[in-house]
Amino acid sequence: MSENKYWLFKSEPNNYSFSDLLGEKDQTAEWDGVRNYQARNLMRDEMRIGDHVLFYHSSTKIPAVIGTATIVKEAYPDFTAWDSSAKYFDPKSDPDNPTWLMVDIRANQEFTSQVTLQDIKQNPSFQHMLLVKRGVRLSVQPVTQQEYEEIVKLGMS
DNA sequence: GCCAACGTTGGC
DNA sequence: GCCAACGTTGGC
Repeated sequence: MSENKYWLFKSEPNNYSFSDLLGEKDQTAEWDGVRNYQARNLMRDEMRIGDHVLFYHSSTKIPAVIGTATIVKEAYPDFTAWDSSAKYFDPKSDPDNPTWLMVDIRANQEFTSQVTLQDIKQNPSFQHMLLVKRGVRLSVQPVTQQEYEEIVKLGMS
């Protein structure tokens, strides 16, 4: 039974890093702030408890996958959308019919060696990853089991 | 800081 | 429903 799916989550380490996740209680965090419909639909329709996540640092000197995490709570309303002081406040999200959702993730393992974007681009195994496709900016995106396992192998080598 | 690529908004 | 203008993403 390979029901679990595989994902890549992007985060800007200046904003939220894997270390921040490791520092959380239970090493668990709400993945709030997703304000893109395609990403939301993936969270709502596809992500399930136990799914595997590659944690990727974007918009940083060396963009790289730096660890793994697990989905521990399925999609539920992103209440930060209703907080006018929050960064991703969205006055159009109705509390009775929330526009935006989030999942919770828990840190799994921190890589002993980062798998950089450059590594990924240079490795033919990863040529089909959305991450290296031109113009794909999804902040949460699916990866295949093979891609996931290969990146973990590189990261823990 | 630049800019290509994309998503969203809003006038019509 | 079209599409120009604008904002955002994210690598470089």
